[in-house]
Amino acid sequence: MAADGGPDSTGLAKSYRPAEQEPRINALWSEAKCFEARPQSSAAPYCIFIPPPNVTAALHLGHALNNALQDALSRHARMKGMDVLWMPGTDHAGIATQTVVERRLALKGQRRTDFTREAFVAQVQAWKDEYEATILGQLREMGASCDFSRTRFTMDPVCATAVRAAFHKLFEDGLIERGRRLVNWDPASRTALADDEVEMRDVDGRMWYLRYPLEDGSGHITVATTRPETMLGDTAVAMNPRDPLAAGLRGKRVRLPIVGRVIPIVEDDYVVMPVSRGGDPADAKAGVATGFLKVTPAHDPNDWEIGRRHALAAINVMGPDGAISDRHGWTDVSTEARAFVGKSREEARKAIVQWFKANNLLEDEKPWRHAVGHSYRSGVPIEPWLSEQWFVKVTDDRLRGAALRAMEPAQFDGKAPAGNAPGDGQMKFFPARYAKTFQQWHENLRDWCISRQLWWGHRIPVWSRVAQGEAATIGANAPEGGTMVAVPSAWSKQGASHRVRRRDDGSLEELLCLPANADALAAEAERAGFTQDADVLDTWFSSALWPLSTLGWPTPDAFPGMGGLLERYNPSAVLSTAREIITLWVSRMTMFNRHFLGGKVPFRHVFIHPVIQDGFGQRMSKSLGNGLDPRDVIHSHGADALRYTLLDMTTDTQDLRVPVEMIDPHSGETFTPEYTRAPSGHQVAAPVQKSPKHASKTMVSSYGATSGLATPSEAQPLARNTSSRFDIGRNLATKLWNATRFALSNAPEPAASVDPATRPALDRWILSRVARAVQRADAALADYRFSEYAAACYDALWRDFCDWYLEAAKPSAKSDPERQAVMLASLDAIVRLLHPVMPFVSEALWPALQQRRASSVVKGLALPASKMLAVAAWPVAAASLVDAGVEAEFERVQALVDAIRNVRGERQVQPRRMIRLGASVRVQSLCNASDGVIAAMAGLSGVVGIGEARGPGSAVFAFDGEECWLDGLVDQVDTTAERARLEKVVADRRRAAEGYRGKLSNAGYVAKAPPKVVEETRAMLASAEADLAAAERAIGGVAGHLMRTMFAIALATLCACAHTVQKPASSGEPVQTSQARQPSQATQPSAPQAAAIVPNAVRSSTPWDDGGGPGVRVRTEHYNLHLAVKEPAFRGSLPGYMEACNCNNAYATALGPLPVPSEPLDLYIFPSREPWEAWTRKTLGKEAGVYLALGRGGFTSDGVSVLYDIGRVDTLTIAAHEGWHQFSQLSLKHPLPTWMEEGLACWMEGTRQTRDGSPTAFRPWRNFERWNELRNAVRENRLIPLGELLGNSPQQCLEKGKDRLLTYYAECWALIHFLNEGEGGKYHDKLLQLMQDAAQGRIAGRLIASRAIANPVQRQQAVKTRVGNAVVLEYFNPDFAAFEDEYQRFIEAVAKRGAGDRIFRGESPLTEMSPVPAAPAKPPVK
RNA sequence: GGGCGCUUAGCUCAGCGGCUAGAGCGUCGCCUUUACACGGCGAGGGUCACAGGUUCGAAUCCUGUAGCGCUCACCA
Repeated sequence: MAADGGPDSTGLAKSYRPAEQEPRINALWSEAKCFEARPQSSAAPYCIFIPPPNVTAALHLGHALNNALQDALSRHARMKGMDVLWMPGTDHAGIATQTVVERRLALKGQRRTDFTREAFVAQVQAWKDEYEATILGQLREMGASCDFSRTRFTMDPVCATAVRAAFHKLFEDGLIERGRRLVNWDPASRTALADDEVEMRDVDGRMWYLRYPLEDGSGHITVATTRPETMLGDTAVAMNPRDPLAAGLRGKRVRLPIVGRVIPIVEDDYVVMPVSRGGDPADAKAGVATGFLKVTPAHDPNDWEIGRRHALAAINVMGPDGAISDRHGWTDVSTEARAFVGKSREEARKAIVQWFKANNLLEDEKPWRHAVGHSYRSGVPIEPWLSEQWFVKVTDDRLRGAALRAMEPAQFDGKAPAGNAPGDGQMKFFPARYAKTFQQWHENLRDWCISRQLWWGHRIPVWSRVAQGEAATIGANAPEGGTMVAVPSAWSKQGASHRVRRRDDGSLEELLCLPANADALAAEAERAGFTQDADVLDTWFSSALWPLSTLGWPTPDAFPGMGGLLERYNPSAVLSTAREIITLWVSRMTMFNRHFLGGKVPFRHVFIHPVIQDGFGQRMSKSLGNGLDPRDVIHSHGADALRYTLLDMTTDTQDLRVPVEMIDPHSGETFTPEYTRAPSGHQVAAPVQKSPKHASKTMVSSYGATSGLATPSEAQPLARNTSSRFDIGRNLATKLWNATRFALSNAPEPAASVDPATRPALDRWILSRVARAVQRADAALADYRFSEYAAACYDALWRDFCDWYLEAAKPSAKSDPERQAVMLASLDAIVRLLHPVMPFVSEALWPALQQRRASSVVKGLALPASKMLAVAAWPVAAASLVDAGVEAEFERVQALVDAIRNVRGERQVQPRRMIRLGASVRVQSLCNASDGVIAAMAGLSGVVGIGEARGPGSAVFAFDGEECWLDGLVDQVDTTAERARLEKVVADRRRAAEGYRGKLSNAGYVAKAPPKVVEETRAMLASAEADLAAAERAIGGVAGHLMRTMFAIALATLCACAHTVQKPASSGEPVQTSQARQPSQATQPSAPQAAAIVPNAVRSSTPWDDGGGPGVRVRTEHYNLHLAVKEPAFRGSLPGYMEACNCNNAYATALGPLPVPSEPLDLYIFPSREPWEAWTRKTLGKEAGVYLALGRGGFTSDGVSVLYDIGRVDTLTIAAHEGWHQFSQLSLKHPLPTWMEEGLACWMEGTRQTRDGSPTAFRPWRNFERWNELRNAVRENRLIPLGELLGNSPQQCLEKGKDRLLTYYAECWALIHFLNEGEGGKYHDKLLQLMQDAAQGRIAGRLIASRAIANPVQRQQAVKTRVGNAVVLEYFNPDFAAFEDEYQRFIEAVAKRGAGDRIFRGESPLTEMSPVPAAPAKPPVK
């Protein structure tokens, strides 16, 4: 065998190939005879009668669906230990089959009548044999577990016996009658049709207005008609008695043109009045009606009724071919009318219209669209034709009433008919709504015409002759109307029903209806001058007997092996059928079964399956070429895939769509064809399609071939249809195959016995899931929810067993025999569960699985050994296996794994990379309890405490309201991605929490909703809030780094500033251009100085520096940073920017060209995202980590403000501009943290002047003293190293700072520490929330940061446009008091420790910056 | 015209008073890890046709509108 296809150590090939297995397995089943019913067994019987497919053609996808469903039910029942009889068979389909055979003859130029009846029937028989074989073969291919040994055909001797017996009994019971009535006549097939064999089609016809002269010559009346040719048979004109004209015409008569017949004007409510005379304008008919209706009882069902009401004659003017004829009841043929005799319907119509025109009697003519009945076989318009036919009086209460009484009372619409007879109320519909259809159909029922003028079918078992002897005597008193009168005679003594009746022409007819097996009697009758009726029975007559005939009724003992079947298998369990069948077949089976079997219903349940349509919602049909051949699907996907997919689609909807695709014969590729519109208006695949692979090659679509628009050839072959819908089934079969292979290779020696109670949670979990799957499957099948059953199988196998159990058990299975036993037992149960829908693959795997696990027992899961899966027992799981506790626990495990995988996925961590989880004690214990499952599934190398040290690239996530982290995800730190991920989580959780809060804040909800629901909501809220808090803390962790970095920056900036301002400090003026050209080493802080500010910080040798702010390179504990504090006013490229600097800025020009960093940095800090974002992308080929902007909204600043503005999660802008005060007042209403205000103020003042060279209200050196202090602090090394502060409490920081250094810095750090880790966490959260809200547009942070928005009107507008309904004030107010309180407490706490009143007195330097100079208050530094 | 049903993610469909509206396929990203690429992990994607109403709460119930499908009836 090929390396990739051969069996491995498990003995199973590497992949499942349906074509290799299916025939083999079919043979296996067949040899074992495992689908044969066991009538002698003690098992409970379960029976399904297949709706016998017509032998007209091969099975289509609809059949495949129905049979897949029945097979699933049958196999399920069989595995549950029932004695199953799924009765297969085919239907002779009288007219349909005869028509196809006749059509074939027609191709050879032959007609039915060229043969004797026997010879023709033989030809049909040959066709039937061929298709019956095809159909049965298809059933086997699909894996249908029918009892093929009992296959029936509706015309075989057994069924024929039943037909004869049934007819005889109905005849005997007076439920069959013969009469001359108007029937649906197919002039092409020359047979009567039942109502349901007629299909209505809209036709563009014309409405002609014919004048009929009044007999007395006083004028004429006008009738409207679409069928002028029938006027030859008119026997009256009708008008509505309420017609204003009625009084004047009452009693008058009309002389019928052409014919000259004088006919009455009758009055009948049926007649629609024209709108002009009081007709209903809404009635379309009233719009065209004249108020006078020609009445032709012999050629219109409604006229027939009018005729009956008014005792009118019915004059039949046509023959069986639809041509005008004087030989079928028309006697008063005038000379003028003679000219029309012999003309076809169509010719006669033209001629008559022409005649009326010529005689000036055609008043008008209009186009008129209306529905016309057509024969569903020959397609020609149906002629309502008066003829003598056989009828079953289905309207008799013994039939119709019995059918209605069979309905389950609860499903009856209205008051259910009372009934206590056997079988009453025992039939139930699934889905329930079809009960209504069933019921309504019966309410409009008409007697059922059962005679067909065909040769193919059951010949009517009635012999007749002109009445003789005693029949004639008795018949002499027979009533008009054809009622049959019993004749006691020698014939009746021999079992015949002997009747006599008066025919319409008055003659007496003597009839003998012979029972089954009365050939001798028939011969005798024929010798006595009786002849058998030439007609055959409607196919449905024999179909209606299906549940009886297949079981040998009425004489099961007369047939070998059929004794006792009837009692055992009727009623059957369920009839599964299509919607269109419900009205006729279900009803007729019910009527007959109940009538012949003492009230027994034929089936307890009726399941109506959906109709499969193509992707456009059109019925699949041969002529549209949009059908799918089940054989093609079996070929491409396998029988199991076909079956599974069909079941999966079977929801309780009415229709389901299967988009049809095509297979390119050139490449084998599946593709969606080009569509076009057929003349009928249907969407069809264009006749010729281009190969998707080779544009030059073409193919013919099914539609192209059937419509004749394209002819397949070698160069342009016919393309097969397919649908990728079936992939799902194929994939599942493959999954099952591979899962089994894997399980077998991992379970070499399963323990002989396992008590689940002693097993770890993982094993108890899968057993619990399996037990639930069994329950779910059983419940679904019990209600015919096939899709639900399919889903139960899918979830059990794929989701639970493969995705979780196998993956989790991988590392341990081989060394744990008990686990192996559990694994194999679970799989065994799942394989059994799948068998009814995927019989082949499951059976194919069975021997290997059985061999390995047969002797192994898992307590509570009954899986008795069996040689063959088809007859193996359905799994039985003890209730004790269902363990809600272990499932809940495992759900937590799954949730944690999902959370970790989510991080891995988002961060694109390689699957192989093992990572470390840091978690709380609680989560750690979950991991430990999971028996290594979490580690295995999430790829963990270890689990440690949350407080353990971790690397810079770690990611934090929230689980169960707790914070966890993952370390070792990546080699390169990417804070941006991490923040982005966390922001998403936070947004999601916050949305959820807000939703719950909204609910709970609704008083009505809390008061009126069920307490349980409210409780659930509370729990959900708590959980969401906990997750939110954890995620936010996680962001805090990230933010903490940011904050630290920011402060490093702030410090470095200040440091740089101190240098920058050194000269101005001495001279009072900015440096001059000439001096600034060369970077002055003297202005650079020394490395030790920088290091003193930020541990490991190295100031760049060539600082980016300009008037907008200093640049500095800082290496911190985590980051390699380059800070460039730039003005957003410059929107050009970096060189351009430098150019601008060179031109405009004294400092910048002094520094020379701006160097592009030679090594990648982790953090670039810019004043605003653009244009720097673009710059970093261009220069560095990526978006550099964090854009932390220290800058202002605009250059012409005239004040200082600070505002967090996270334009994106990765951009933190600290904007400074004059809008702050207003913003502060408007929204924040709290003082800016002192450190920030001061720091920014210092920075601003130290760096921002001279940009435009113009003196502004801004006074550059206002805070010079402060800068001087800083500078001195740096110089004198009095600055506290941040490293020293890290890890210290705020108090400690302050302690240290009090004596040693500028309290300012201590305070900064203390605050940061407080914010990040101390009790100020909430405060921190508030700040973060503020940032995030701004980032997500919930507040107009960004907008407000600009000066223009300080204008209330514009701000409002901006708020509207940018943040929708968020209103800045309202948004913050609810919680802001707490915010302020927090801050206040902090201030106090720090103040108490004597950190110095200057810093905490709440005075803002901003006040000094108002346009009106005020004396700066500068308390001395302690 | 009567009856039944449908309209939810790009597609096919679940859900049918209360989880943040789900699945499969398709899409995007990562992964050929010793069961499975007919695979694994992750992501993105929805004003539940529209408009009213009932309800604490509506995709879900009611009414109406529009579109679609099936079915029965309709030969003035």
